[in-house]
Amino acid sequence: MGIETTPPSRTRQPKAVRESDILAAAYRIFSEKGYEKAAMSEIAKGAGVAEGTIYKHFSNKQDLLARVIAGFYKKLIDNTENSLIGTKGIENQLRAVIARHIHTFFEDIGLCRLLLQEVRPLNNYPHSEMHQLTRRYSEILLRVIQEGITTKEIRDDISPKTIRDMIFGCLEHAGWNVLTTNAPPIDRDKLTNEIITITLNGLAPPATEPADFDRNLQRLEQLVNRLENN
Amino acid sequence: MGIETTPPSRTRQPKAVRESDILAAAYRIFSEKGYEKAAMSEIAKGAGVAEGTIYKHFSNKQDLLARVIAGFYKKLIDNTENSLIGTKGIENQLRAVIARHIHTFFEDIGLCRLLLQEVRPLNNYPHSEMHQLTRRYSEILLRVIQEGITTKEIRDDISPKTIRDMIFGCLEHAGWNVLTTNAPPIDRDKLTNEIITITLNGLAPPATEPADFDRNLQRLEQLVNRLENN
Amino acid sequence: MGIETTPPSRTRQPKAVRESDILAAAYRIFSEKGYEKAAMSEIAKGAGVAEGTIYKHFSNKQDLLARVIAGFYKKLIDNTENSLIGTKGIENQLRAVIARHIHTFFEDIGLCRLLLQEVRPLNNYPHSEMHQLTRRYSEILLRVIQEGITTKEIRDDISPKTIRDMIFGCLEHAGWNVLTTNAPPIDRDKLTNEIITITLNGLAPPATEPADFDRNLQRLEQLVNRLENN
Amino acid sequence: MGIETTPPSRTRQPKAVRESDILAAAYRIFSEKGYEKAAMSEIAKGAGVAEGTIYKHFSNKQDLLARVIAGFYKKLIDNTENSLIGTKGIENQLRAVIARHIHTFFEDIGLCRLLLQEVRPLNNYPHSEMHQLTRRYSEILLRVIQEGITTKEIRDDISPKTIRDMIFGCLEHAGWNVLTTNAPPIDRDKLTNEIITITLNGLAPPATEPADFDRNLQRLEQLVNRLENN
DNA sequence: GATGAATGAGGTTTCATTCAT
DNA sequence: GATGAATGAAACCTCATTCAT
Repeated sequence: MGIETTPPSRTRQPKAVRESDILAAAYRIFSEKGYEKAAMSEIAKGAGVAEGTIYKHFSNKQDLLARVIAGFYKKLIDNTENSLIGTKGIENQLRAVIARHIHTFFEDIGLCRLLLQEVRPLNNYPHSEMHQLTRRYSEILLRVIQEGITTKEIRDDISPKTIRDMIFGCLEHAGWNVLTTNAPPIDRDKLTNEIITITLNGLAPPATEPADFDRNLQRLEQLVNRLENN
Repeated sequence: MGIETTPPSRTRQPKAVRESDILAAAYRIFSEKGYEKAAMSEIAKGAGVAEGTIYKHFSNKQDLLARVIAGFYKKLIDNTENSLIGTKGIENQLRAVIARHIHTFFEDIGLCRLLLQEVRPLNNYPHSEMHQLTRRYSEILLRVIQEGITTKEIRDDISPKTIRDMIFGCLEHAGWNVLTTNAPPIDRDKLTNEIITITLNGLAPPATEPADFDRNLQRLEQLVNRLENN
Repeated sequence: MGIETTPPSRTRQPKAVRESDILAAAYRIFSEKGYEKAAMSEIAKGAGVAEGTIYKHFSNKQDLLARVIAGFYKKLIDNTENSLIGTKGIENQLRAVIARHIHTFFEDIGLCRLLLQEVRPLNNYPHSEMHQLTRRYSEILLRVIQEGITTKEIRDDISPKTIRDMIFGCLEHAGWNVLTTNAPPIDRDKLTNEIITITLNGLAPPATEPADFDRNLQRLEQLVNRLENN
Repeated sequence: MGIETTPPSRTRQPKAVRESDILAAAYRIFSEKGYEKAAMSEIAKGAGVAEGTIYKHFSNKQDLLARVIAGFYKKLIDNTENSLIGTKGIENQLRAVIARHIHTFFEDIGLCRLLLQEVRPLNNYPHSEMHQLTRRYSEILLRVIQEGITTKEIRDDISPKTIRDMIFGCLEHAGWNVLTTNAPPIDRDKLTNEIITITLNGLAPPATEPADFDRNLQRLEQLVNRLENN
């Protein structure tokens, strides 16, 4: 264990390389252990770097955490926005956002835990960037919802924020269950469909199938017309 | 100099009293500071007890945390189950569970944070009791949902767990927003109503305009009347 | 080296004993190395105590230093004030203060260095006690001087503070020379006498040559004798 | 992105220029922070030079300190010796030395603190040059004093070193008071005069005016002569 | 049973110095 | 000659846990 791929000492790397080595190691250790239990010494070892070196690139442990998470968020935001390009219709758009979120969550479970555990409590701190990123991500879904309201695909008597909380909250919760129980891995497509169904149609059983109802109604209308024309 | 007139009390309390003093102090300190930053010494002082005494009652810090949370969960479960006694109909039952959850969350914000931060990550550990309690709480809502399916108040093509995740997840997410941003305090009734509306009816605007249906129905009635008059 | 007089571990000592052990070790290490270069770990080892134990008694390194120095000052003040009890006349009083100062300085050279190096620069800090002690010591000499002015033993056209600075300053400077050069050890009595002579009489050579005066007086006597014999 | 148009200057300066840049920065940082808390990196930045470059010119941190202080001493010695050129009479010479000392002290308070704090304790180290400079400065005053003894302006029964210690010591002490308390700034002329008065005339109130005594004595002599001539 | 003094490993961070570039 | 990235030892301090009293 602890294979040193590069000669261990005193190689001068370009700044970007070193930094991403450290970020990668920090990402891994933070994900595994959480913020408090992650030791800078371990991160250093993981990055194949002396402890002091970390402090040449990041001003302290919190800064390192912030940078790790910022990187994660940027990727998530980019991916989600890309998924939405050219996607039309509320259902397709929701599907895009949800699918991307699920994908990321299970790709980066550890980091998501970190986000929930450490970053939010940190929010008193110079969170300018952190907070902005959280908001930017959250606003992607809000925008989709608001557009849906404008196009009348979504009713307008529900606060968009509640809708957003419901979707993201469900995903988070479902994610946690997988994280913490040894439940069977999620069927991502099924989850996505169910969320969309609930969100758009609700749980009340389609009393009479609207389709049938409409067809019957049409037949009735035709009947009425024929009778009237008599 | 510095004569201590009484050797520092050493009152021997019944075991239960001591333990609940400690639990109360631990609950408070954990809530305020989080697990890692809460010091056993501070908890001891808060309980009016020597540091060593804690270890007579709890095997270590994690055990103390587990017991604190177990107490919280028990209260939550009891309260929720009581709220459901005599409550009929899916909507009323959902309302009861949601209202109780919101109430507890904002009563015990600190502890909820603890739950999200510390307990879930702990889950590798001897969580037998912890996990059982989580499940027991979660199953209350599951039972309500399943009963709704049985009574056909809820459609049967959606996994009850997704429904549960959606409701709890939404509440958690909304709660976090309050915790971490300085958003305005939640309007609890509004939130409850919106969740129930989305959950039961969905976001899609009611498919057929009742106005049309009514008009057609009126025409139908007039037609039948005319035929009968013939 | 490093004789452990008491069994090294886990003996429970009365609070005062432990504290004075630590103070003694701190006194020694601080004296030898100065504040910055003294390591808490070394002090701990010197006191036969774990590092953490120090922090049960002293809140941090600066506090420990302050307590060491306060102890030193208290002893110095007590001794000096005792030396003055029953001492009459400006010369005797100066001699008492100076002798006591010299004695202390050479008994506690290391600590005096500490005083000069570390405490004074620290003076921004919660120096309430430290500063009060410095002032209290300094005021002993000031009081002697002012009394001398009242009794007209000392001229009143010189600021008492300058006189004080001159005496203490000289002692400090002389002390430093011994500390830092390998000059021969000071003849304490000679130094005391010289300071008193300069202070009281100044350096200007006695204006009239006593020899001349005496000769003239003898001639006067002989003359008178001769006249009388006439 | 982030193209650096010019590789970071790397101007090759004549050796003397580089060195004096570094010395100037070191002088400033050392004065402000003291030896231990001054960081080589900060000095490097202050000098507009890479950290490594300092080590091309100075073998290590202590050497750099020594060179800074040597520069200061040289200036002080030169200035003081210049002040003495053409100055006649013990009082004027003392005044020159004292005034120059006071001036320097308050011009370079930070560095004087450094001297007292760091250099003297360093004395185990290769102090050859440092020590010689201290001695050379100190000997200026010693020479003035010895000349005063030769010209009988100063009594010969007091060790010149004690006199020197008294003068420099007083100045140091007075300086410290200003540094460490928030005493009002010193009236330099008054201080100078008081030191000279004490030093030359002492504190004993001028009992009988020697002038009167001498006049009386002369009258006596004239009387005796007249009698003898009879 | 209760105490709290004592432990000591481990945490983050700093910084003089080196050496590949 | 100059650079500055990299080092790694060492600093102060915290705190869960133990155990003599």
